[in-house]
Amino acid sequence: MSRKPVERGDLPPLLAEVFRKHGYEGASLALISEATGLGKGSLYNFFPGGKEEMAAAVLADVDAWFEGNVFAPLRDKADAETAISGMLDAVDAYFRSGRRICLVGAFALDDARSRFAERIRGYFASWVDALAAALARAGRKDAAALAEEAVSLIQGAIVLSRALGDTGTFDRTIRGLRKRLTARRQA
Amino acid sequence: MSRKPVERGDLPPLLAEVFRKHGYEGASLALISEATGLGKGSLYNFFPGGKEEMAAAVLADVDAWFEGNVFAPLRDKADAETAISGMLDAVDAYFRSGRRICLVGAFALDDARSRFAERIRGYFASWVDALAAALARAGRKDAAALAEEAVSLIQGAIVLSRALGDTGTFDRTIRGLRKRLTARRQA
DNA sequence: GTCTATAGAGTGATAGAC
DNA sequence: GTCTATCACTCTATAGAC
Repeated sequence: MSRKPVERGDLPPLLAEVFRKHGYEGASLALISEATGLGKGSLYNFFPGGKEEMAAAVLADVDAWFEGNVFAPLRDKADAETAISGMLDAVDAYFRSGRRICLVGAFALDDARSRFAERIRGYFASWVDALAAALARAGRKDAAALAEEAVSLIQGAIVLSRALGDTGTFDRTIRGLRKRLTARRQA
Repeated sequence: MSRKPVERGDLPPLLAEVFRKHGYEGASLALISEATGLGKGSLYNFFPGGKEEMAAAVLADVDAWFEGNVFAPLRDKADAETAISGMLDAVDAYFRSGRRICLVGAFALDDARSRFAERIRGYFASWVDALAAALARAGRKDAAALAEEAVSLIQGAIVLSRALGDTGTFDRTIRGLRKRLTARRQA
C-alpha cells in the first residue's frame, strides 16, 4: 500500500501556506497534518525537530527561491535596469498583488522572530544588498538608501493592501517603484 | 485587602505589550494574567468576551491614541506643514525607532485579521485619508498617492528595522519622509 | 441584601512531542 | 495513537462597598 512517494522536499510549499495563513503559533500540527495529508508520525519522521524545524525548512525554502529568482539576478545580470525590472515582476507574481503575505516579514513582527532571527536578518540583508548593487551598477548615487526604501515599501505595501483589502495599493506601489528605480537620470 | 484600584481602562496598554510581544495566538491568558497581575476571574469580569474582547479593547485604545494624536491634527491643523511634521514626531516616538511594532499592522498579517478586519481597515484608512488631506492643504497634487506611500513606508520600515535589528533603517525612513512630505515645492 | 471585584480550582478540548 | 502540558474558559467562594 501507500505508494504515494511524498518527499521531505515537497513539503515546504504546503507548510508555507499554513504558516502564512495562521502564523507560527496558530499553525497547529492538526492543521499541518490536514494540509499535507500526513500523519503526525510522518511529519516527525521528516522533521524530528517538530514545528520549529518545519518552519525553519519553510524559511530556507523561501530564502532559496528569492536567492535564485531575485537576489542573484540583481547581483549578476549585466543589464542592471532589466534586473531591477525583473525583480519587480518576480515580486509582483510572488506576492500576488499583496494577497499573499511575506512569511519572512510576518515572522519578523511575530515572536517567531526570536527563533529565526538570523535567517530573517539574512533574507532582508541579501535583498537590500543585491538591489543596492544593481542600483549602483545603474549609476545611482543613493543606491543603498534607495534599496532600503524600496524593500521597506514593498513590505509596507503588503501590510497596507491586506489591511485595506485592496490590491490596488500593492499594484500602485510596484508601478511607482518601477518608475523610480529604473529612471534613466537621477540625483 | 486589595486596595489597588485597577480599572478596565488601565489595562489596554498592559495587554497591548503582551499582544505585541507574542501575537494574538501566542498571548495566553497565563501571560496576560502575569503581565496585568490579575487573576482570570478579574480578567473575565472586565472582559466577559475573553481574549477576543481584550484584543478588541487594545485595538480600540490604539486607534483612539492615533485619532487624537495623529489623525485629527492632520485633518484639522491650519498649518499643514507643521501637522505633517508633528505626525512624524508622534510616529517616531510611538514606534521607538522601530523597536516597538505596530500592533494593527501585525494583526493585518496575522490570522487575527479575520476577527478584527474592520477595525484594522478603519485605522489605516483614517491614517491615509488624514495624511492625504494635510498634503492636499499643503498644495500637493499627488496627495492621495503620496499619503498611501508614506504609510506603507512607515509600516515597512518597522518590519525591516526589526528584521535587520537596526533602528537606523526606521530613523532614515522618518528623516526621508520629513524631507519629501514637507518639501516646499513639488510636482 | 446586591453589586463588583477578587483569586484560583476545575472543566473539556487540544496543543506539540514522541 | 498516546502521552502530558497547557489552552481558553467556567465556576465557586469570598471579600468589601453600598
